[in-house]
Amino acid sequence: MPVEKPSLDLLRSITDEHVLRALMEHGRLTRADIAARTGISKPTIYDSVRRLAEAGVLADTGERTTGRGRVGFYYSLAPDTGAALVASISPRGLVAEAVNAFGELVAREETVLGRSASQEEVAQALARAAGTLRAHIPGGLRIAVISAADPVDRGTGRLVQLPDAPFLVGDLHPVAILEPLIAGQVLVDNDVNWAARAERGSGCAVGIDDFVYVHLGEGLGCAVVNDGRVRRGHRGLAGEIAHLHTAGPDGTAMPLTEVFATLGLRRQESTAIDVEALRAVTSGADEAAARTRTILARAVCGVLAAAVALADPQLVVIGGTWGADPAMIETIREQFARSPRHVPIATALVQAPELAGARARAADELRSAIITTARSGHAR
Amino acid sequence: MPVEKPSLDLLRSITDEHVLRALMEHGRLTRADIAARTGISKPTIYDSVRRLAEAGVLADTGERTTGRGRVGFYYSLAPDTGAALVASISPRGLVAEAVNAFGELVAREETVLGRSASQEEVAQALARAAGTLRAHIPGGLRIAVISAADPVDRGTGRLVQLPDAPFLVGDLHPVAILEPLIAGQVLVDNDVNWAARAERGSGCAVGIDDFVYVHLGEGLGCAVVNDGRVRRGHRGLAGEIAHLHTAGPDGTAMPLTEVFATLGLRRQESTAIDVEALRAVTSGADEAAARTRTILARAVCGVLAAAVALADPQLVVIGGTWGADPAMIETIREQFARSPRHVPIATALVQAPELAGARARAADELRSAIITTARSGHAR
DNA sequence: CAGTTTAGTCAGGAGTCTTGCCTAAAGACT
DNA sequence: AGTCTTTAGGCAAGACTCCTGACTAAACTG
Repeated sequence: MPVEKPSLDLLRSITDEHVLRALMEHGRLTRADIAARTGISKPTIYDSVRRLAEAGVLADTGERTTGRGRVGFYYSLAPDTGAALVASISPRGLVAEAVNAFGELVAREETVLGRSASQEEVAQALARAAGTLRAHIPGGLRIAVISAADPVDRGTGRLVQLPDAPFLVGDLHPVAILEPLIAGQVLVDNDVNWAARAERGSGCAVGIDDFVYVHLGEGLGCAVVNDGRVRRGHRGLAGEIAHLHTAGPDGTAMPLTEVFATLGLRRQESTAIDVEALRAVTSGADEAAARTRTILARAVCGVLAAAVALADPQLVVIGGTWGADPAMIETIREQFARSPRHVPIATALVQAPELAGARARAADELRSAIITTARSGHAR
Repeated sequence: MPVEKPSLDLLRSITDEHVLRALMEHGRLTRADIAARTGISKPTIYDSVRRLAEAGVLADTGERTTGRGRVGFYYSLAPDTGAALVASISPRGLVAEAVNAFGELVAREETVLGRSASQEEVAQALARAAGTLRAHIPGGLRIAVISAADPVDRGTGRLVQLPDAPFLVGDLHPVAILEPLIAGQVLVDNDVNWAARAERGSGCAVGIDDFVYVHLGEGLGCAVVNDGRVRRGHRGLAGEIAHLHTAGPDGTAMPLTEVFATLGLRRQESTAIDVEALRAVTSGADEAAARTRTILARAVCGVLAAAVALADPQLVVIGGTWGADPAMIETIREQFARSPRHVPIATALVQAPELAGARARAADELRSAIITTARSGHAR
């Protein structure tokens, strides 16, 4: 049965949920405001607020209304409601943030990690950052949302290396690392997936339910958004396109990652793309650069064609250090326009999209956690 | 706000929903049974059943319990609750069925249509079948679920022809045709999508949330199931793989449908595959047949590799007149095993899967319709 | 034929939401 | 300065829903 059993308890918890959601959306409100906003009667809100305040979930902020009429008491979420940890792990380093239920940045910690940093060092940096943030936040860190620049196993949250694909961060198990520091859930996903969510939330794909986000940077990735959500697949490896067969420089089929190898654009001793080298050979107006751009654009279009056939997106978004380059995007557009089933191509807009996406989700999960706690909390 | 406003009405409608769901699942039950099954108290169920019976949604079946104890009254959905139309439209003809809220087949109508049948004839056959079934069903046809052997536009429900892809049924707009005959929703989807849902419901993919169903018959299609649901994409054209680039007979890349053209396996004056010819050249133990099987299997594997990269399925299901052939499946398995990211391949199990899938959905939608009506019905 | 079992039914009570009204207190108006 | 208006807070009564617990009716059991 998908629907809960009818009971007066259920009714009351629905009321409480409405009150909490109203406060999460608007920061501080008087009880009369909440009643007007939710459409629930004043006495009911009055009771609910009293319940939640007694349970310690809400608190009188001490502020009072000014203006005509009787003075109103402002209420808001209790200051010790805690925060969510948001972290992005990439070869550029570790960024850790604490976000509250309003989605506001409460604290931030940055750690630069060399490209040669060991897994051990990355793990320690993450644990240290989480510990530092936790100490700063009244209610502690209740949940965590992690973005990693590598494929993430959906079941375990562990970073996984796929054969021959770029592996930028290395073997890491954020769930295990954070387990002693975070009371609740630890959510891990690929940076490209977070970026896609960010573009859908406040970038170039707002309100678009079906699109594909292609990340072309040091790594190669793709997020498939279908019916408004990123679809991760069974193991969480949906969109790992490095091995997808596409058109190579001479027109024969080869895996996408091999195209870069053939062109000598992969970093030494690694399967990561050498972005500086790539930029060097593709920028400029000379014919050689244009030819290289075309070769790369054709390879990318092979991926786009497959994505269109299998996912039928309304839009293709391209991001990443070299993918979002105007000349590159333009070449991809030209090539893609020749495909019998092409769709518009947009450039990713959001700054630090992997963090933006993870932040939004963190606030969301934190809100759910607060509501769940409130529900079970005053059941006693 | 996703959650409904708290009110005593809401509570009551939840109770009614529980009662209805229990009866939909079990056909006939006494009020005491319903109470035990739902966990709701006897007096509450007693009230709810009275309400729903007065509204005409439920009825005393006239049957009584036998055995120890006081005689119980069996209740069930009212006999005039109506049915759902389920129809499958393919070059083989039209099958129309009426299904009740228990998922039982109530009536069936078959119309053979020649391959050369005009759209006009198909449309008339559909309207006639719907009319005939409607006259037989006490409560009429409340909703319709249609399976079509062509791509379906998700927004309009209209069949669409993609350039160069097989177009088996032809331009048809089932929603418009059925509009005067069906009070409620008319749901149209591709036969491959329905088949995938059927395999997930009661076939080889039970309980599997992420898989890909590849249909290899006269047409070429693919359904992508992600997080437990078929993902149709923006226009409903997700999985239209005829134009996906894959390996051709000589190893160069070409669209999947071209592979068949190259091998002379497409029907005259059409882009549909000539299944008889295909079977003729691929069956048998001789080396030529084995070679052709291998060529086709490689082409299919190109599609599978793309699907794995983009959708990360747990399983690949292969169905269709020639795809599900044991020798063919075996060859595909062998070829696919060479891919660095292969997944298990299963053979489709369900008979007439497009109908089975549509039937299940029809029963589901009919149930929802009944619950919605009951909710708004006695609000008066 | 008394005892057991079971569905149906009733009464009372607890809890939730709503309407309507009153009160308090601040600003606006005369 | 005094009265009016506006607005949040607070209270009482009433309608309604669900539940517990007990009772009744009617069948089978031994």
